[in-house]
Amino acid sequence: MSKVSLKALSEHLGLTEGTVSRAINDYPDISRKTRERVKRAAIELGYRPNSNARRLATGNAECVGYVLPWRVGHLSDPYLGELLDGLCEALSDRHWDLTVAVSRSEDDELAIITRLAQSGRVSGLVISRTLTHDPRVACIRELGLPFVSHGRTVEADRHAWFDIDNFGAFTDAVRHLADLGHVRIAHIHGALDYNFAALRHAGFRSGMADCGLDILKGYEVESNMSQEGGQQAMAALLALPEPPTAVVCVSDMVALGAMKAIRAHGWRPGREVSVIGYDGLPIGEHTDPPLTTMAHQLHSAGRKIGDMLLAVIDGDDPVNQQVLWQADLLRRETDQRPFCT
Amino acid sequence: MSKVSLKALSEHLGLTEGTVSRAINDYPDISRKTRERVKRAAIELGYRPNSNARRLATGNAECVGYVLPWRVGHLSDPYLGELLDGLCEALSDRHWDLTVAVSRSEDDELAIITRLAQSGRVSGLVISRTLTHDPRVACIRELGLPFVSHGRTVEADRHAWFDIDNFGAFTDAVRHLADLGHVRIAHIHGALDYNFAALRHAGFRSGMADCGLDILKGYEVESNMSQEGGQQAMAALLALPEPPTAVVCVSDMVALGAMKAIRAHGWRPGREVSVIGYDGLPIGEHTDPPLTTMAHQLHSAGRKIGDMLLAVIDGDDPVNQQVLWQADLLRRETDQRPFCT
DNA sequence: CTTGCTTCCGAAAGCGCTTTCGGATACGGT
DNA sequence: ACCGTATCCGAAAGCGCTTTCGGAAGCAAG
Repeated sequence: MSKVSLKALSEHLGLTEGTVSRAINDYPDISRKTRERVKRAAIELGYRPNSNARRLATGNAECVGYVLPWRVGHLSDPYLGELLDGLCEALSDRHWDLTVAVSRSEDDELAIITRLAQSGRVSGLVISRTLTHDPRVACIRELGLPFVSHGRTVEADRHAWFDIDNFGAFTDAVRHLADLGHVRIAHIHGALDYNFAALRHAGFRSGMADCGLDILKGYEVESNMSQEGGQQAMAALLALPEPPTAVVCVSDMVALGAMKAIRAHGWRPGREVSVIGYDGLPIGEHTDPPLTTMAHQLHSAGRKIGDMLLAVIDGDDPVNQQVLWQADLLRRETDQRPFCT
Repeated sequence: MSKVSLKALSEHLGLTEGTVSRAINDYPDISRKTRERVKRAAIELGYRPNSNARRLATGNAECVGYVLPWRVGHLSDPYLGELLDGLCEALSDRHWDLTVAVSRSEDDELAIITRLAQSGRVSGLVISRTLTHDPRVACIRELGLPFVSHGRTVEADRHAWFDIDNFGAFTDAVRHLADLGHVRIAHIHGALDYNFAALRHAGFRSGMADCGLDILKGYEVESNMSQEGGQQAMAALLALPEPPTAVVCVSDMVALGAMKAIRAHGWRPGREVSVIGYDGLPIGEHTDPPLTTMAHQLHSAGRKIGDMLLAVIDGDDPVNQQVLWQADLLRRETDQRPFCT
């Protein structure tokens, strides 16, 4: 493509390749004058350093990888775009690349990570949807690769991570419901090996205890992270002899499913059953009625994660790169006082 | 990372680096015996060729780029994940990478594309959401880079593209509505510089004409590709002295917004106003009522696009790589006979 | 035993950049 | 005039792989 190599440029300038290279990379041993001359010529001739050559010479991939979480229910939700956007934004400051990969299974995922690392294609990694005991972190650490996990793990004190205060978000949600007067509050949770699901679940329980509320039998039901899951879980809740008057859901998508089940039951979300989701997806704004949710900033999260990863790659101690953000209650219309029949 | 280089491996085997390299890459001038011996040793020692060195030597980036469309309303919809998944699937067969980039403006997008190409970081590109007159295709062609566009352009006969038959989908939608008995059919369309929006719009008009239906004044309204847009557009339609009894929307997201406006109006989608969307997003299955839509396979599309791009990179004439798939009517519940007051 | 082919591998020259090292020039101070 | 010290650039050795070329065996045919 680019026909202007370092060689061409240096010949044009009557300098050595080495000198030109150092000029462009701001080495201090190049005089101000020639540095400027070189840079001017570089943009004039449209010189673009060959990334692969550069990467080989420096041993720096100038690229980070993002391996998509592979479990069901992730691809269709609007999760991804915002996060990627934020990540790219952080990387683009340095003109680094982001390569994404998808895996089909856990083993596949580890294999992909290993290959990416060992072939020198990435100099850092971010992983999402961590499990409490996540085999990926051991794998990546063993590879000696910088990484930050989007979500904590059981060994969170030893690596870089970004997370939302899932626990706090769900105690807040419960408290809000309790303040509204709800007593029979249920929880639709995700698979508990997911760290975020476990924390939200724990937050729910803690919130109930704090408010002096009992968790009734059958009021905790598991769902996969999809609308179908939420719908089925809610159906189970509604089939109880004494259905809840409020339900907090592990995610907005699950909450949407729950709302559907409520309507199918002939009830209305926010009337017979209040619903609180989690994520703050824009889609929830346009449901009927609009979904109350615990919102967090996905785009900013991506940006932050990118910056953190770059810091770790630059040699910062991963332990310094651990940030916990809060989710905020976004009241729309599915949180109401208990309905009096 | 990987401490086993070609050098180490070759020394271990008592062969030259060149020989080992050729053995691994299946050159015919290596005896079956040594080839197998080499390969066995390679996996035993855990040899991983350094990608950057390889890319430099071959001049092949073994990587394709996907530059996210940057206009509003794209990041929050579930569009992305499926497509990326399909793309990665196609690439992973060869262990190629996918790098994604986002841009902030049209100029930025061209700059990113140029940089990606000229620095040798990608050996092919896919672009989405083409405009009818899309500056990107001129740019990429000038760079001499293989690419396939997800969506046609005015010069579609000269490059590789993948597209859904937008025109046909919308004539079908209109015909379906007409068959149900609708006469006052409106269209919420996207910005018409988008090729897909223009084609859907043309398909709408053609369908109306075919069915002998007139397009009433104010029955074509533009919206941006978001729920807000759809909501506003539908509000405008409902404010008409004689509102439509059916509306076809440029996308599911827009349709969701339209449905919200209909409910806000005190009406019910599928009763006073039938609604047909486009995309077949899973989310539409769980709205109230579930959204009828023209569905297409996003994941398969990604896979196909990836395969096509690889073919072009392999030297196939781009003109051979042009495929048009159909969208299918997916009846859920927002398409009904006209409501009799 | 020569000639003429194959078959298979070693040697070496890159790919386009970075980075260390050393030396040439210029400058100030004595 | 001499030495020490900056300042700036050239030279060259890589980075880890690929690929062309040529030649040493080995074998069949004459």
